[in-house]
Amino acid sequence: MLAQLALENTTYRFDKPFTYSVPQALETAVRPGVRVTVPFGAGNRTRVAMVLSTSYESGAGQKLKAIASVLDKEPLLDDEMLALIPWMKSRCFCTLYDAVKVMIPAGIGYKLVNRYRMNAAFKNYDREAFTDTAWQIIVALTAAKNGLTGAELTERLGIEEKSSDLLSLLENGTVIRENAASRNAADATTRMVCAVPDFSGKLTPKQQSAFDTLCAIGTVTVRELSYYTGVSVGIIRTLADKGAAEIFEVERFRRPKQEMADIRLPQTLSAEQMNVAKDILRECDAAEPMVGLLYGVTGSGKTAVFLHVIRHVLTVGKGVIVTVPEISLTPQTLAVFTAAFGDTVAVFHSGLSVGERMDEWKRVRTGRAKIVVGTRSAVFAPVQNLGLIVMDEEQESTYKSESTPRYHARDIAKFRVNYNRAYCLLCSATPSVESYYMAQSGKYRYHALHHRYGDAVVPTVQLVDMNNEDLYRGKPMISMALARAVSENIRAGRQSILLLNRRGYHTYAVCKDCKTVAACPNCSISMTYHAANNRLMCHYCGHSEPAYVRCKACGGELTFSGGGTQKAEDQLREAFPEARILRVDTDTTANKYALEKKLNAFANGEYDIMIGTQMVAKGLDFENVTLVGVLSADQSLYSDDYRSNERTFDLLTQVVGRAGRGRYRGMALIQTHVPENPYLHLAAAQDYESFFETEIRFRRAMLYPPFADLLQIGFVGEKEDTVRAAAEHFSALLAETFRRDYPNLPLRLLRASAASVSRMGGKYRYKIIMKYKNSKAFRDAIASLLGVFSSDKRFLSVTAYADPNPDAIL
DNA sequence: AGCACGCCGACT
DNA sequence: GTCGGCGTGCTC
Repeated sequence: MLAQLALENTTYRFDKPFTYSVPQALETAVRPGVRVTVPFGAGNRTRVAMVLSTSYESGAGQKLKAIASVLDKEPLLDDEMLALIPWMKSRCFCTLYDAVKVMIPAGIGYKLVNRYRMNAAFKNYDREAFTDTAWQIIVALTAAKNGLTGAELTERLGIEEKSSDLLSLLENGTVIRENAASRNAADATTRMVCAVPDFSGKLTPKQQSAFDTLCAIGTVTVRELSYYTGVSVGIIRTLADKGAAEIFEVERFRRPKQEMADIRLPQTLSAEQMNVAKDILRECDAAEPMVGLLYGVTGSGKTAVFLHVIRHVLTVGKGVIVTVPEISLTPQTLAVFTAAFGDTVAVFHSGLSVGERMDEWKRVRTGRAKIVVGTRSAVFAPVQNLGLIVMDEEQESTYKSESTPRYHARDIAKFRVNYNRAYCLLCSATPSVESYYMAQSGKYRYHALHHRYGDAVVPTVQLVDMNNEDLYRGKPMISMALARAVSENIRAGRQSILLLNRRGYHTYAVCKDCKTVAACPNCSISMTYHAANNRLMCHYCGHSEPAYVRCKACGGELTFSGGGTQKAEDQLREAFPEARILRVDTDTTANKYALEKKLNAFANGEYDIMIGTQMVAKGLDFENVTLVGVLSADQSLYSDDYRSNERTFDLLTQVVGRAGRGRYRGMALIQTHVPENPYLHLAAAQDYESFFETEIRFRRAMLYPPFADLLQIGFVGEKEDTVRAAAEHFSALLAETFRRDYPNLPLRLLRASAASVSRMGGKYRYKIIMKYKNSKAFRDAIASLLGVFSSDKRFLSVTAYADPNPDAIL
């Protein structure tokens, strides 16, 4: 019997299924989906691997090694997930095991630990024959009857596993190294720790390893991280002191049951909702896999519709996955589902401890839970007999993973829906241009809710021209109009939400007279001004030109704008000293519980104004909010990304939709320096269809998605020259390879250029962007080029990765 | 990424 | 004549 395996810790270059023979004694235990340990490489070091498939050929003729042990009693992955593994490798340019990792809960992981013990045959206790350190090791290991792990050696004697003394003892057979898989314990305490991802200071190797693990798992309890990484709690505290991590106290996550009381489920469906729900149900019942797009204006009650659909799918005995963007996975959201479906709901999110995650995963795998609610990675939930995947706010960028494996949850959902002949329902008030295009061209089923639920009316929206408007008491970021509206609202006892835009680092050039923004002649993307070299640069194609001061269209004077969001907040506080102001953003709310508390306080009327970044724009539902103000729409509009129009429209539509969800009519004010911009008017009018028509023309003309696929090749390294050289070399390699070997593949190669945040955490980043048509031939070509590149000795210090349809072009 | 194989310099 | 430097290539 033979087994094909995905090995852990391979690099992309030599990753592929490896074939091992299965010893007779393990033949019943080795099944697809279980993990095993195998000897690998010249040194036969033990590695964990996932069994992808088994076969009954004699391995004669091949020099195969044998599987050493089996780690799981039951398969962790079923045929569907096993089929998804190579699919992801080919599309996401990751290793097979990278795909495995994202499918199984972190806590179920084994890690391999080295254990050292004395050779039983060792007799030569001659102090003189050894160095001091070697002698220390001998003494310690002789005393410990079960030997010591590498971490224990380091802890007790300060001896690193790589120390030459230890290595020579191993070499001459005095000390024996064993390699065993040890299960990660999952016992929870209440002190949680999470990483500060963009931390860039110096860390010791131990701190670094703890930090890396932390970045990979998200949030864990302090004790678990300590166990997981073999690092003491003290080191984790140091990590927090250095600002690389945050430790916070958390009431243990309660299953949402307890909060059911104050949840009002959407009551009866309106006629419109009912019709849409019925149509979707009919499609769900078809035996064909399908994707549906549910478009519904803000406040139209999409949730009520998909709850209805879910209920139906459950009654026919099928399982359901509901994904929500990170920002809207609040206990409130969860409570809605628990209230509706009780114990059959399992929750997947980063606030769970490793143990809880594993428990929830098992509940799903065994079929005890039939619905999964969670963020991006919940699309991998081992739901049995999957019938429906609902993606709420499908346009959200959090559905795209920006670290390996770089998958988009929507693509995974489509794979699963095809495999299971199930239904995928994408929901949004502002669908992604790609999805809406698919719906228009008949590839997705289209469903629309045009009316707000109940009596609620779409708010009135007013654009405030910051060029002409009087400013409030000399505060350059607050117009008279906004100040007046806020004060009146406070006086009327109502609440306001103000949106600050955070992307301050991006500076663009805009003409004072005609309001034209300096854009790239090749890409029609606004260029970023770099003070360092006084040039305007396009981060798509690398085009760059000296910064000019006169507008190319009308000769007017250019101003350079952007930034200043901190100032905006200060001005607000000065402008409304009497108001009770709540600030909500990712910095001030490190964890979901703090956020929840704040939102509850706001809902209870303890504040007049809530100010915040994107977070305040999405998904919140407060009856008493009747005014929404956007301090400046401009940064988002002119961010250097082909999706900036879409993002702006989405953001503004969503935030405007926060106003007037209760009995009172809502109102929104959007401040801008470019009131002529068509996208602002479309957002103000909440006119998605017209927005789409405008945007799709731009996408078609410029060959952006959905008319082409984008692939980014990123390069990261310590030395800027080398990184740039690597990017340029790869770029040349690409051009040459495609000209020679694939002359028929459509491809537009844009020049290598520095990333817009070219220096992050002391590393330099460059990237190449390609517009192409996705195909197996193309992906294979890229994969082989990545292989060629990574074996180039000149660029050993540079890591290259491919990112399909990157969210932001950073 | 490891690890061995292999082919050149400075040591007993 | 041997120990050991790290360049090159493979990993079932």
